[in-house]
Amino acid sequence: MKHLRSLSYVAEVARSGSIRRAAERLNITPSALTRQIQDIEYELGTPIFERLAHGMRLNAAGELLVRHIRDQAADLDRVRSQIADLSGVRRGHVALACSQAFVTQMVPEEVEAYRARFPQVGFTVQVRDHVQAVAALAAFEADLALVLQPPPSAELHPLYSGQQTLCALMRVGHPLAMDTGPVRLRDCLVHALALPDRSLAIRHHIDHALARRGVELHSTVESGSLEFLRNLVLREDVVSLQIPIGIPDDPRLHSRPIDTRDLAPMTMIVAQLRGRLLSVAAAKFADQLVARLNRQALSELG
Amino acid sequence: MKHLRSLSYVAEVARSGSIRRAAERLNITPSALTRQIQDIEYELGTPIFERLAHGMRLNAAGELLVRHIRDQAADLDRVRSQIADLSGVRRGHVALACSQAFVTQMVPEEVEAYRARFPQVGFTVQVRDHVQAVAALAAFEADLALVLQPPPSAELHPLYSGQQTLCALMRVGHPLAMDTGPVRLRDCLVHALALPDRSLAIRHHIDHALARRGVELHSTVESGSLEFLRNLVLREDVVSLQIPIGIPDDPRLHSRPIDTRDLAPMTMIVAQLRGRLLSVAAAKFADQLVARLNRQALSELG
DNA sequence: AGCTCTGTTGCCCGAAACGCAACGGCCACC
DNA sequence: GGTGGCCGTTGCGTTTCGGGCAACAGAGCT
Repeated sequence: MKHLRSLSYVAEVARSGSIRRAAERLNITPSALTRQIQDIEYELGTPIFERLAHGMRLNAAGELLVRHIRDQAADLDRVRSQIADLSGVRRGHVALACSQAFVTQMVPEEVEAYRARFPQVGFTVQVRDHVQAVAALAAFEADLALVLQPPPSAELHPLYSGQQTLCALMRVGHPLAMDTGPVRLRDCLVHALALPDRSLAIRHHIDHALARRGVELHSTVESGSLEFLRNLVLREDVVSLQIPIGIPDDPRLHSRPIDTRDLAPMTMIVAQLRGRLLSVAAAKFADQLVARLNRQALSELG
Repeated sequence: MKHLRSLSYVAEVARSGSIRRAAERLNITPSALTRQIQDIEYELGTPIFERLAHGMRLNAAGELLVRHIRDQAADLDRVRSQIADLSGVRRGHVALACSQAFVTQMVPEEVEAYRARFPQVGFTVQVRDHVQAVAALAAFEADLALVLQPPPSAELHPLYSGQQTLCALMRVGHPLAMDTGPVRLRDCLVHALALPDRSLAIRHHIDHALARRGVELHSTVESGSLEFLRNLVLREDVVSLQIPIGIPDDPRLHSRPIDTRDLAPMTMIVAQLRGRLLSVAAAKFADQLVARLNRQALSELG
């Protein structure tokens, strides 16, 4: 909206750390930008930036102002979304930060289902680890986060919380694929392992559990890409560890849950930033997501 | 602030109910205003006003937008106030809606004390009954309300709540002024009464209590002005009923609490609008007010 | 010293906001 | 059933404001 053009300039200068870089991103000249900043500082009666040799940095007043600007912009989005909803067709945008494990099946399915109902709603899906996901929420870069093992944070407001039991993943034909029930971890460790690396929460969870009982882990292959690990599993008799919700339906793949005596289930949550009102589109998508997870948890019990 | 000029136009048209009246209040021409409204409606992709023969009225989308505009303006005030506070001197403004009983002594005292510490802070004090006070909060015309017998309202967020025992008020020399302890209501009813009229919560409280026990009330003088009643009490041997906090220190006046078996104490609260963040100035004034009331309640117990 | 990065300023232009005057519609009152 | 008053709206001229261009001043680095 037009009226917060000048305020968004402030936010961009704060982001970029310099007038010239911000001006470039905003497609205006540094001179125009400098004047806008000066006008606002004059109106407030106080500077909001420190002028350093290598750029601009927010001072305390600026921090307060920028926070207000971001809040304000997010709230306006929400209002526009509500207004659009009044006219019947839902428009809007949903920004989701999620762990890698969910982009294989769950998120695409849910986005597709949602967009089938509301084609006018756009999506931004970013893959982030659990720490980055919280940061994305706090920076208003994401409306919702869908992550494993959420870090304890007061800014996080859970909309759903559930358990995911880690599964041993192997190809059909692998010795472990003979059975379908739970498998003990020690039975996995005798095979070659293809594990997520330490950039993923799954690995931290595994390492933590093994460290407590002094078991040594020597993985044959490590990767930050779950998709790569699955593709490797299809080609060799290696065993990977992944969460069931991230394992695609593939007749060539077989998975068995790890006995919970060996590995505690991981926590999985849908969350938003505490204190923030979601747009209609984001709120309804969260509803859909939570409904699916509840339905799924129910069917797994039954 | 400049950037919400066009938005404040919308709010003013909503308030005034017509472009021409709003234009006059804003010191611009109707043509300029009409264009601004059209621009905003174009940006939103939907009208926000119904055009009636006798003016403009908000539609549903407009209601949402205007609420956002008011929220946003109030939040900006709060941020400006916080920023001003950073520089040491506190600036800002406090808008208070209070019952008539408090303008005699308490509010002027507190405003004076506050302004002695922070001369740059301005005040707006409006006298409102308990219903109007809540309305003033909801319309963002007041930051704080100080009222008796608050109506139950989900929008009201109490910052302090206490009891005020009604007092019989008479001049020194009046037969009832011989004693200082509690007085029974029936002892008052034998004298000529000068009571608040039904525009004041005190009267509703009295009527309610008397109706329950079938006592008939015949007041000699009624008035909507507590100050007038006090001046009358000074000139005649009449008895008035007022709350102690509203009775000025005057050696010619004598007051005795009504026995609580006859009249339950009235509730008195300091409140803000639920969900709203107060400016620094208003928050600190509320703190001061609450501190005084707590101190006072404590000393009355001791 | 010189080079490069920063923010800032003077001057000019184009777009956006505004004021003035006039137009067309609706309602009430005569 | 005119008719006056109030309403929102529009065409046009004027002013104001945002923006681009080029040049300048200061700080850090080589």
